[in-house]
Amino acid sequence: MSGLGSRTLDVADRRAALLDAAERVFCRLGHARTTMRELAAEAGVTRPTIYAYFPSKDDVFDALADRVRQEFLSLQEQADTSSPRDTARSTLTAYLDAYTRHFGMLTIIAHQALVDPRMGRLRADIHSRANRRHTRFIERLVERGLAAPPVAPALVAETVTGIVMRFAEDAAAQPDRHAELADALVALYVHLIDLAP
Amino acid sequence: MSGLGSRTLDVADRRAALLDAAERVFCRLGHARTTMRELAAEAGVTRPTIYAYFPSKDDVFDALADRVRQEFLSLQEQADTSSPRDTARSTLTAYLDAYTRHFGMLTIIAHQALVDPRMGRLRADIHSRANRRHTRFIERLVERGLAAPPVAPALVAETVTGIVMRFAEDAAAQPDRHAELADALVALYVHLIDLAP
Amino acid sequence: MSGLGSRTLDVADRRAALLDAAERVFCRLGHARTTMRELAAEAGVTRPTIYAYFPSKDDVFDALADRVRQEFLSLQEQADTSSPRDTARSTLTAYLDAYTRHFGMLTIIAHQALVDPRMGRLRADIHSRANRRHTRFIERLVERGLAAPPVAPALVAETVTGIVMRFAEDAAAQPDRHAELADALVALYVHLIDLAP
Amino acid sequence: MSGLGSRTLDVADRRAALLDAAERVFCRLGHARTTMRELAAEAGVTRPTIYAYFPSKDDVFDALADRVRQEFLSLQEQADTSSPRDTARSTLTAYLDAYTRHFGMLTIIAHQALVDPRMGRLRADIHSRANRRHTRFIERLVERGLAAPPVAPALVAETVTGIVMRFAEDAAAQPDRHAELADALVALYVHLIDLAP
DNA sequence: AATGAATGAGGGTTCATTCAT
DNA sequence: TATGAATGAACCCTCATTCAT
Repeated sequence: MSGLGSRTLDVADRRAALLDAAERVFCRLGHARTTMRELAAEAGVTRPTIYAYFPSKDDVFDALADRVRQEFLSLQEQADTSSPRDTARSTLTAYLDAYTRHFGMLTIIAHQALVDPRMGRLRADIHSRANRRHTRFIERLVERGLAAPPVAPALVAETVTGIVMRFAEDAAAQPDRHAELADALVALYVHLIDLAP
Repeated sequence: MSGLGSRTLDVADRRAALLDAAERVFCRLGHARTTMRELAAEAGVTRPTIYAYFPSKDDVFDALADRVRQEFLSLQEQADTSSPRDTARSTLTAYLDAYTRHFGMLTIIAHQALVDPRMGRLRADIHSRANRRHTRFIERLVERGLAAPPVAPALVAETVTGIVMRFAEDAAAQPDRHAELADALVALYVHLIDLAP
Repeated sequence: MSGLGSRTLDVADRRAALLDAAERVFCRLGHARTTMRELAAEAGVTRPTIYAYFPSKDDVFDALADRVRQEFLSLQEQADTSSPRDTARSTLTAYLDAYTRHFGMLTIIAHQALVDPRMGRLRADIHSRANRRHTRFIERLVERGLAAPPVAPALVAETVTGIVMRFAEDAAAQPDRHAELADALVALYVHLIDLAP
Repeated sequence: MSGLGSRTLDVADRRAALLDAAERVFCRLGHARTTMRELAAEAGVTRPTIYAYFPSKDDVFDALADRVRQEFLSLQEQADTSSPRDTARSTLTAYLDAYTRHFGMLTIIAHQALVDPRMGRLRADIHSRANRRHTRFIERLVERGLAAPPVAPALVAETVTGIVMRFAEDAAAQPDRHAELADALVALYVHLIDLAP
């Protein structure tokens, strides 16, 4: 009746709608407490219907995890077209957004990494990609004499990820502080790498 | 046969041994996949024996979580007796150690926080305590004109927690990098708050 | 294969069939020894199927108890349309039938009453309803000068219930004596209340 | 320390004290919910101690059931030394007392009879003994022309048992009505067998 | 004689998954 | 394609019972 919505949705759209519902449930209940029954209820379909789109519960989660991977992957693509300060701001804000939006999924992925090596690799992948992006950016600034980080750029990059994640936790819990946190993030970053004015 | 070890262990010690085994299993399998069967096997006892020490699986986990809380709580107690630099080093190293040692548990706690408000509060508690400790330390340095952080000390303190957690993840996976990471941690911190030499 | 019978049974019928099977098992094994496994086997289904119809074992028993309540409740409805003697005969026979048919359940309900106040209330309810019915009947006879019970009608009514229960025990064990016992029951009753011929 | 009481109790007394405690627990919790733990707690001993006196939980219950049997058996012994009316009164009162005092145990025995033939036999035994006693008494009265029951003495005897049990239920729940019920019991009995004045 | 500690067996319940329709 | 109904596997937990002391 209601279900995945009108009959005008094609297969891909229904799959996406199913995943949206699934992400809500997974983030509300965690990985283990999420049941196919709840997934179906949230999506407005019956349980077997889900199996028409995904072979198993784990495959639903994998698809969800893959959506997260794609999104973080896309963050890497953006070019550094403007001033160092502006690039830093837009990049950091983008990461803060992404981490905030997917805070729940990342928490679950971290937990599943304890038991599922694939999730461990996904986690490492997300981190190392962000790492590489930040590292390269800092290295280029250093080459041009515009920055002087206190330790190796790779390590600085890692700390940036750490700060972003920490702030994302706050931003996820208190959405109204998002702007403030983004500003602080940039200020800290600039200070940290000793970015020339 | 062996059980919880020799018969010389008293009740408190057996409880502790049980918790040690439990922490290993929880961190290896995650929260949901940890079964009482596995817990018992790791501790070298049979399942019902565990119930002689803990009323339920959840109580085992709660006790584990409480151990973590206690340990982080004790980090707050240490006084600042030496130079700012040495105090910073010892404090940060202590936190890095704690986060590294309990990395698995913290991951699980974060996941359980999605569904169990008590775990959410524990998580917030650990963070805010560390936060307060760092904040107070920085504020005192600022008062004495020894530091000039780029943003409010409270926000700096939060980033420190973020960095520590990020480094702890690496240190947990690669124990040999622990010293290197501790050094980098201090350097970054000193640089971040603009600590006077 | 067979399951609850043919696929033509609708949900209500299957529920009823499940309850029939459950009553057989409960009366054969008593409350505690009745297992979901046995319940399922008797009904020709697997264990989880039962949970599709009832939330728990206790709910199965409650539903069973409720069926008993309904049946005893319906006994109260019958009007006194014929002669006192015939009314007495039909009423007593109906109660003897009901008590005989549900002898096992009543035994279990009495036992559960020790621990479950709801069963205690059910038991009292069944008794007091029968009590009221008998009491009213006798009182009307007394008013019309047709009966002269040796003690208060309410107490006589209680004894009638006692006799019926006692005879029901025999009738349950020896079905061939049912008619004989019904006759004796009426004779005793008539004698007891000194019913005018 | 406290346990079964002072050290002056000999084995038989301890056994009796254990049984007293056991009867309280069985009647409070029913047969299945009674655990050895609860039995031990009520008796003020530890679980294994019970096994020094009884081989198993079932043996505890059997011993309890046997005590009940003995008590009902002793009711049969009393001679009819006084007038029919007084004999009837004392006999019925004795049965009412016994049924009232052991109401819980009789309820449990009836329940266990569903699954344990020995309990079925015990129950039948108690009933048939009482039956025989009443039957013989009535038969003797009939022989002497002092009574004229409406049906066979054996059937009247059965109804007497039924009435007693029914009244015992009330007396167990409302001890203050005991005397009233005993009086009614005698009146009904006298009326029922048409006892000559 | 009595106990603290431990165990084997079994019960209720849940859940991902699969049919027949 | 979608569903109502059913299932096998597994989990948490409890309990009567037995050692070693």
